[in-house]
Amino acid sequence: MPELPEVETVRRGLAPVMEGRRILAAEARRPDLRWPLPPRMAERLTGQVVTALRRRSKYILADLSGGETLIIHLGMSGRMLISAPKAERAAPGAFHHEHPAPEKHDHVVLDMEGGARITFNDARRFGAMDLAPTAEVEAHKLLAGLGPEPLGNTFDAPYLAARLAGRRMPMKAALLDQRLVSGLGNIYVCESLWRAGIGPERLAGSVAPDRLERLVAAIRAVLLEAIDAGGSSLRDYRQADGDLGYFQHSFAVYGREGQPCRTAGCNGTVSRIVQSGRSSFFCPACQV
DNA sequence: CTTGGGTCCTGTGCGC
DNA sequence: TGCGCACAGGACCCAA
Repeated sequence: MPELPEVETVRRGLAPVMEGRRILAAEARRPDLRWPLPPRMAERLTGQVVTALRRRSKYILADLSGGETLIIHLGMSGRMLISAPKAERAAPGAFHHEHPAPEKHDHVVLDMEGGARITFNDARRFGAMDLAPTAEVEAHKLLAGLGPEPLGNTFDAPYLAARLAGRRMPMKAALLDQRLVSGLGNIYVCESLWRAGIGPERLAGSVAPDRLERLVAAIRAVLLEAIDAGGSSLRDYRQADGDLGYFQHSFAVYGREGQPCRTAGCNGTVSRIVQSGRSSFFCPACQV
C-alpha cells in the first residue's frame, strides 16, 4: 500500500516519539503477519532504546541499543497508529490505561518512554516484521536484493539503460520490480510514466537514453512532491490522529480513468488497462 | 536468466 | 437489505 513517500512520511511521523526513546513494553497480539514474527520479539524489543529510525525502500528500520534492528514492512494495508495521551490526563505510572483498547487487526503494540503507544494495524496482513543484527541488516533476506534508492545518487539514466538493455518486459513491470529500483509501487509508477511520456506497455529495452533521463527526473520529482505533501492519503492509509497533516494528493492519472489527461495541450483521456494483475492508468495520446 | 501468473488476507463498493 | 464479484498501495514463489 504504502509506497516510498508514504513510508517516509510514516518514518517522519514516528521519529519524534521513537528516536532516543526506550521501548517500555511490547506486545505481539498474534504470532505472525505475512510470516512468523521473530522468536521472542516482544522480549527482544522491551527495554531497548531506539537509537535511529531509518528507511530503506519501503522498509522502516528501527535501530535498537542492543545491536539489533527491527525491520518493518507495511504491506498493502499496514498502518502505524500513534496514540499519545493528553499529558494532563496521564496519571504517573498509569499511562497504559490512557490508550484506547486494541481493535481488530491491531497486531503489534509498542509502549514508548514518553507515553506514546504505537500500534501496528494491518487488516490484510501482507506486512512483515523481523529482527536482524544492525551490522548485517542490509544483508537480510528482505533487503539484500533491493535495487538502488530512486532518490539516491546511484540511480540515474545510464544505470537504467544498462539494466533495461535487451529486456522485453513492459516498462510498468520493470519499474515495479524492486530489484531494478526500490520503493516505487503501482501509483508512483503510473504517475512517473505519465510525466515521462512513456506508455506502460513499452518494452523496457526499447526506451531511448534521453527518455530514460526524463524518466529518472520524473520519478524523482513525483516522489519528492509526494513526500512534501506528506504522503498520499487513500483508503487504508491514514494516521489515526491526523496530526501529521496528511494531504490528499491529486494524481495525474492514477484512479482517473475516463477523465481528461492533464498534459498541457493533450486532448487525451486517461485509460485503465490491467498488467500482471494490476491496474495501469495512462494517457494513450501522450504516452508512447 | 527472464517473464508471467497465482497466491497470501481482509475490506469496501458496486450492480443486481 | 443481501449477495456475489471486482478491486485494493506488495511481493514472494514457482512454472514455462
